[in-house]
Amino acid sequence: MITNKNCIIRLSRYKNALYRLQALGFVKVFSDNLADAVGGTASQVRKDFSIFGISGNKKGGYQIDSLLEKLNSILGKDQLQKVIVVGAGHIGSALMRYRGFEKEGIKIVAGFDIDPAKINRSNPTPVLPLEEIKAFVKTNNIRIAILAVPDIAAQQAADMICAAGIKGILNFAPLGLKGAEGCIINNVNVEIELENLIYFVNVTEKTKKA
Amino acid sequence: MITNKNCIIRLSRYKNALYRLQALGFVKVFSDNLADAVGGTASQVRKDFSIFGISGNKKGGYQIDSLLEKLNSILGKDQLQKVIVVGAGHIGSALMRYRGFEKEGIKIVAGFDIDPAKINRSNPTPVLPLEEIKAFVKTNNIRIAILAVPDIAAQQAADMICAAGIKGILNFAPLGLKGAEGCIINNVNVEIELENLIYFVNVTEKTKKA
DNA sequence: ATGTTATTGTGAAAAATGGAACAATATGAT
DNA sequence: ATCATATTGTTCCATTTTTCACAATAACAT
Ligand SMILES: NC(=O)c1ccc[n+]([C@@H]2O[C@H](COP(=O)([O-])OP(=O)(O)OC[C@H]3O[C@@H](n4cnc5c(N)ncnc54)[C@H](O)[C@@H]3O)[C@@H](O)[C@H]2O)c1
Ligand SMILES: NC(=O)c1ccc[n+]([C@@H]2O[C@H](COP(=O)([O-])OP(=O)(O)OC[C@H]3O[C@@H](n4cnc5c(N)ncnc54)[C@H](O)[C@@H]3O)[C@@H](O)[C@H]2O)c1
Repeated sequence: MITNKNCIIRLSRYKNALYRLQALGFVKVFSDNLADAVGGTASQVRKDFSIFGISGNKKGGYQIDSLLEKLNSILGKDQLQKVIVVGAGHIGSALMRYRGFEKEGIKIVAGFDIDPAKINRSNPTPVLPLEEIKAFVKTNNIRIAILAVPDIAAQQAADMICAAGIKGILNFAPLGLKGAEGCIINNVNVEIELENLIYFVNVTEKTKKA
Repeated sequence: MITNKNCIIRLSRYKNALYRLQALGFVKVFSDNLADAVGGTASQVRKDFSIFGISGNKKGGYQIDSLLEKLNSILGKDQLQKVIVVGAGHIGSALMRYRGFEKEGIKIVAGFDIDPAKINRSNPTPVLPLEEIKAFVKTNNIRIAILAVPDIAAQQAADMICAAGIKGILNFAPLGLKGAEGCIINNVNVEIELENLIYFVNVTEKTKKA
């Protein structure tokens, strides 16, 4: 089984680049075009494809549409992915209003919040009370949740979400959460990303001076 | 030079865990405490420290306050980091209102937008017209920018930011940008993070069934 | 038809990363 | 004072990831 997160991220990048190339009228692509597009090497593109049994044509490169089909299938994009948001505050509601997920076949179908003032059943994306989450997840067969509650509530909310049957959490709170057995947690940690960027800017600055 | 992004991210995690431990009244810590706290191995904690010449005491572990000092210095947290936001839309203004950066010594000092309607000089964090960005960056010695403009404008905005003298960009647009020489670009790509999560949820589900 | 060329697919080499093991040693117990 | 113990720092080893290199071969040119 493939456990290499970076490899899967590269597949997503290839897919995105392919859509752009397709929009530009291209119908086939070579490994080094893709490498350029995503900032990698041609070898790695071919190796990545080879891992998943994707093959192209000697001297002919890859047919973009069939390649996209295969990547989309690997990435689970052959069906609409329904996602919920837990915590309808600043970040949560920005995400619920964001239209960019649609083109990716991802749909935020509801938000949940502990604060009665945030409840709104008539929104395009309704915001529902926490108590309904378990039933909603079951009825609508939801597997993925975005967690956007205050830091202090994050672990507790994660436990609750896991108990409701969610299988994957994208966590925006800047702390590590323990997921229940069988629930995967990925983190989007803007603080750490900034810190990281600052570090690398600092070191390149220092080494340039030296 | 250290080029391992994961290693630096771990340093950030150690630092965050140390603050939590400190708040709980601990004054020293062992490598395996930290390993537990961030979900790694004790070996790796010690190795990470060793890379940066951080040493503890045989049988005595590490003094939390001095350890924090060293980590903070490595991570550039011994001085306030001033950051600007380019694109004061949904994400951009959520970030500008977000108070979580302060405790990390990161301050968003201004936003910039192309839309005159977004300009507001009397905000706690002012939003200024694009034309002023170059002068602002120079005067205030800004090195880091968060990029939150629409996808279509992202590359152009990145070029402009680089030209203005910015050294590091945290890009929220879901596409790869080419940075000018001497400007580092890191990406926060929520779509790809979700896709990734969906992939891993799918494969673990499949392998469990088999 | 034949030869030339461009590009893939992959096996082998290299580099990077992570983990285990253990000698060195400071601390605390007897 | 001596010993036992716990923990670091670092070396060595295993694994993972990336890159290299090239044989295989499909497309194209002559
Ligand atoms: N706002 C940002 O720009 C930003 C940036 C980076 C990280 N974050 C992180 O994202 C998280 C959310 O930040 P925010 O600014 O949106 O906060 P917020 O306070 O605006 O929103 C949090 C929402 O969660 C709800 N909530 C609280 N406890 C809950 C629970 N147990 N279950 C369900 N809902 C609950 C609150 O009612 C509120 O609506 C925080 O962890 C924050 O650190 C935010
Ligand atoms: N909103 C979300 O939840 C979300 C989630 C993931 C990714 N993103 C990405 O973040 C980026 C911003 O999204 P958003 O929802 O905040 O968009 P938005 O349309 O709300 O805001 C974009 C802002 O950028 C300004 N702008 C446009 N061109 C500019 C330029 N050249 N220079 C400076 N400012 C300019 C616009 O005036 C607007 O205020 C997009 O790339 C989007 O794909 C957003």
